[in-house]
Amino acid sequence: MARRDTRELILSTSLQLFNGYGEPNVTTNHIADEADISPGNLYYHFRSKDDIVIELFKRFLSRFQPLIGIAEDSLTQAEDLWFQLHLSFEVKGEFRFLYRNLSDLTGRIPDLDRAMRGLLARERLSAWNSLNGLELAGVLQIDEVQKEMLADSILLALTYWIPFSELFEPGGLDNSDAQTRAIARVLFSVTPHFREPERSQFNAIATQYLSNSS
Amino acid sequence: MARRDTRELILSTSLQLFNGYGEPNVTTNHIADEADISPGNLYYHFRSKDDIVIELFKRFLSRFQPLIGIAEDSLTQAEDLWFQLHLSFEVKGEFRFLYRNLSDLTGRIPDLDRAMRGLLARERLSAWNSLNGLELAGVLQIDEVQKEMLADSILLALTYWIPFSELFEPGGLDNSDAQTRAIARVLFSVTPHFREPERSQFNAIATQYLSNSS
DNA sequence: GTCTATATCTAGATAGAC
DNA sequence: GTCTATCTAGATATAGAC
Repeated sequence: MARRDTRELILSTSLQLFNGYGEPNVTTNHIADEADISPGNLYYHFRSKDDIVIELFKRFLSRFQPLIGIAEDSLTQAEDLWFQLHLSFEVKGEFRFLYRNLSDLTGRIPDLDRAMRGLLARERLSAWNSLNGLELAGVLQIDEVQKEMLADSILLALTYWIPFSELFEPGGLDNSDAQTRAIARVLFSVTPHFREPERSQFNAIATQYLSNSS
Repeated sequence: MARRDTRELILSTSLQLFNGYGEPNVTTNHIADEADISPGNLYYHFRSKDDIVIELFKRFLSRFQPLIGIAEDSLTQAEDLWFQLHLSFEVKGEFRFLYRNLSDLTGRIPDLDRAMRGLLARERLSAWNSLNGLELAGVLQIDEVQKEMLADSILLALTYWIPFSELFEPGGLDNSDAQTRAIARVLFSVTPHFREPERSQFNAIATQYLSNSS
């Protein structure tokens, strides 16, 4: 098999196993076994298990990064925000093992720690930009202190809703209803700060999405 | 040393190390070493490492459980809610290793999984009861769907704010300013649903707490 | 109750033949 | 590039003397 193919096979197999069983519970032998290659071969393509994790994180970054860049030109449309959140959850779901063991992975792998801190900072900025855009558009009424805190709350939700949901339902946000509800909860944390009539409009839209899904 | 003393020493040493380095990174040998006893002695007092975790969880439960019971008789006073949240964060902080590796611990230890699920369910009910009390008192204006979602959001925050804060500042909520801000963010997710004048009053109180701390 | 010594197992990782 | 065989380290846990 070509060099590149086996490498890709190892990566996709690892991702699947990590997501399914949690990264700490998946050994390099499991990966090799599942990919139908030898343990030695795996270590021909990757220096270490952490190397696989890092490469998967890079793949995640290249998919996720574009999604939080667009927020700069303020998203004032409810549908746009909804759509952006939906894409974000989708991509994070594909790499959910990263969020399930966030503390341990960053504690163990310095490179990942730096990269993840940077990502979280940019994601927070993206959330703040969205709030700011809504404020400038006159839709959002909120003081500076609360805007900062709301940005933190949103970041917390975006970071931990996947493992949180997995505590209750196995598979977590694979269930697309659960995902829709997760997004709705994020949006409903913002709409109370809207002035009328946008508040009611926005709530109505969110409620409609909700009823369509369940 | 008396049987009971050594057992307690193992528990307190374990708790300290688990909180400091994360449970997966602390071995039974580390614990024995730090407690100045032999590894064999540790296993005289505990069947397994998981047994230590379970016992620590029981201690946590006995401290935490009373805090979420009192919410039944509706807490309509801002100061009461603030105080209750403060106590909750305090106790969780003392056992923060449980929340740092929640998924892995529950995935590995069935007894803990059951107990933690039950606890989360009761904690959510407690949050819901508080919201309901505020609604019955006429302070909170919110529809049923949003009330359910808000309860979920609060539970998420109460569950993950400790590991979340540790991502940014080592020690996390040991820093009491960070803890105060975390509580403020939870409260600020509720106050937007208040009617006036309670909304302004409540926000003013929270803002005052904030400025006193930082 | 506590120790030392050790068994057992499993993980990540390497060596060298093909 | 891939395999088989193996090394090494470190973790949980046990045995048996004191």
